[in-house]
This record gives sequence, structure tokens and C-alpha cells, in this order.
Amino acid sequence: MRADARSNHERILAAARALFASDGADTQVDAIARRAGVGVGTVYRHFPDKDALMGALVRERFIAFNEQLREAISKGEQQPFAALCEALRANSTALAEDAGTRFAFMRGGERVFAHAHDEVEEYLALTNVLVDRAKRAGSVRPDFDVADVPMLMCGVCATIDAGKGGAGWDWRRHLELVLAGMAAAVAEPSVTSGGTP
Amino acid sequence: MRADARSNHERILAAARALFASDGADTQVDAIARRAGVGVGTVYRHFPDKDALMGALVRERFIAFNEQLREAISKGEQQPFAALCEALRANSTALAEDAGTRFAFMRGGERVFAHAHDEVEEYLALTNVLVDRAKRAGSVRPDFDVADVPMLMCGVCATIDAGKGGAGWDWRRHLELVLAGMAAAVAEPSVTSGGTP
DNA sequence: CTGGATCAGGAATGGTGGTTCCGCTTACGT
DNA sequence: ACGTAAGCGGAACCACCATTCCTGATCCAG
Repeated sequence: MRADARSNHERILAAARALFASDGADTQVDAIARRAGVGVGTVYRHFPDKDALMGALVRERFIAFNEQLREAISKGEQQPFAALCEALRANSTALAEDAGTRFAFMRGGERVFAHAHDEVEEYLALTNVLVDRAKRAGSVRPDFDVADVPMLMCGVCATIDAGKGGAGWDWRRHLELVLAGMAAAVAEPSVTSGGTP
Repeated sequence: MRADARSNHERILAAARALFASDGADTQVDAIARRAGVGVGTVYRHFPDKDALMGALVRERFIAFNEQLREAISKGEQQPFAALCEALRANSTALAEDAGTRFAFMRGGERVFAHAHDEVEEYLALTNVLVDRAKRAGSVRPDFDVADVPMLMCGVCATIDAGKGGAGWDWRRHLELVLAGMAAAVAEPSVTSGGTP
């Protein structure tokens, strides 16, 4: 690969990172090219289409997520629930700065995730370690499942996206409520039935 | 207003109701016109633009929401928390059949909600009755706020939308988790700090 | 230094979908 | 029955964007 090509590849990724992060999937390829200081054609020389470009960034993000998870796993052996919460908070905070990955979580489906298949798989495996540990410690409701985590994160993503819309909106509140719900069953086994204490 | 015009108005609304419900905001105006058996021009004679048409349907939906809330309020005096949960479950179930209103919750912002301002206001007021009651009964965490409800519903909407994407995804689980979180603080005041029991 | 393979640029293409416009049709009061 | 205001249809318009393609520039091996 020629040296100038490699440098352009980086510039394109950097531009896309910045623009997808702030504008999400609406970001136009032309804008990315302009910001990278190259022509549109060059963008398409390096990535087959827009989805692939987004996919590359989503992949990066999941690698970062997995790093955060590994850290939580190694630090939180004594306090499994706290470790799980910390990891999810860290993931969410990162998501708050990355509209592109939020989009992938919510609407991207296979189209974008396909480019990060392995990383997503690892993400689930790592999360499972934390969830399992907390379940064994009895601090997470037994009917909770790892597959619920992306679902909950998807909800948080929506809250972040809509967040500019109104006073009193704070995705952190949403997240804390959800974390509380994960644990609640221990103290309150039959909330599902809707009974008043 | 001429009789045929009134009838067309209804047909357009009905067609839009069906299509927005299943396809969400992607629904094309041409498709609505075709289904209603009229020309596009006629659609635009009755509604200034696509947003106004969606807005009219969102308005209808909120009127239905408010009906559900009033019912929960009158039936649930003895079990405030159960009443609140029932109302939110009913709202969510309706939302699951209405991609248009989900869109409005998540991305529509003022553009769509503007057409249903009064109804949304009433929605918040009625929800507040249920929340307040449950809080006074001590079954909902004291730091909970009515303004959090639309935020949580927004999360549920995202889950519903993404729901076709994977096994193990079930917006009902999401909702129940959130409901549990609303109440959890009573039994577990410091979940936020992340401690293991 | 130079040939040719690699790469870049950006105007042009093509498809999509909201909105407008205007000649024709229809309902309905008199 | 008729005149006219209200209503209708749908082709045409336009803005927007991803993607392509071809000409000219650029690297670097030999």
C-alpha cells in the first residue's frame, strides 16, 4: 500500500469518527471527504460504502467497550454488582459521545454490526462474566440474561439521542433506574405482578 | 365543508393510521394516497405536510393514552403502584402497534409533538396523579419524577423498534425491569452507589 | 530518472421522496 | 337545471445523497 494512501485512510477514519460521533448516521459522505481533505472518490476507494465506514468505527468502539469490560472484570472480584454497574456506566458514557454507535445499536441491525461481528460476540461473552458473577453473588435477579444487556443499552441510546428534547431529561437517570431494576428482584421478588408493598 | 371532502379526510387518516403504524416515519405520502384511493394533491389539500398528518395521528394516540390513564386512576385508588404499572403497560402495548408514535417519541421532537401539545400536557398531568399517589404510598422512589416517564417510554420505544433484530429481545422484559427500578429504591436506597448487598 | 501501476478528485449519474401546480371534475345552493 | 366555488388527480419539479467513473496526478521500483 502506497504511503499517501495509508495516510489518507487514517484521515478519512478520523474525519468520519468526528462527524459520525456528533451527527450520527445522517452524516454525508461528502462532508467526511471534505473534512478529511480528500475527494469523495477517495473515500470510496478505501471503503466499499458508507455502512462499511460506519462499521469500522463501530468496531473500534466495541474494542474500547471490551477494554472497559476487562478492566471491570479484573477490578471487581469482591463486588460483582458494583463492577457490572461500573462497566455499564462506562459503556454508556462512551456511547453518549458516539452517535454513530448509538445508531448501530438502535437501527443499524446487521447492516452495520456485520462489520464488527467478532467484537460484538466478545462483548457479550465479557458481559456475561460480570452478570454471572453478580447472579451467583445473589445481587442480580436470577431471571436476568446477558442478552438483556444490549436491549437495555439500546434504550439508553434512545434516551441519549432524544436528550436534547426536553428539560428534566437525563440518560443517567434512565441508566440508574435500569441498574436498580436489575437488582430489585432480590428485595422485591414479585414486582412484575404489580403489587403494592 | 363538502361531503366528499369530509369523507376523503377520513379515508386519508385511516390509510395513514394503518401505514404509519406498520412502517413508521418511512411511510411515503404517495403510499398513503394510493391506499386512501386519492391523489397526492388531495392529501396535501387536507394536511399542510407529512408532519402535520403524523401529528394528527400522534394526537389521536395521546387521546387514547389519556383514556387509559384515567381508567387506571379511577380503578387503582387502593393499589397506587399497581395502577401506575398497569397504565404504563397499557400505554406500551398500544405503542407496540404504532410505529408512528414511537417515532414521535424518539425522534419527532417538536416537529411532530407540536400538533399534539395539549394532549401531551394532559398526559403528563394524568401520569403525575398516578406517580404522586404511588410516591405518597411509599411504593415509588421519592426522587422519581413525572418527567422521567416519557424518558423511560422513549427507551421502551427503542426496544420495540429494534425488537425484530435478535433472539431474546422482548420489550416487555425491558418495561418490567424499568418498573422494578422505579420501586426498587424503597427496598434498596443506595443502588446508585453500586454496592453489593 | 523514468515508466507504469496505483491513487486522487470531483463532476456527473441515478434513485428517492416530499411538495407544488394547474386543468379538469363534482357537489350543491338557487 | 345550471353556475360556480370547492375539490381532485397526478405529472412535473426539486432537493438531497449515495455511488460511479474517467481523467489527470503521484509514488516508487528498477
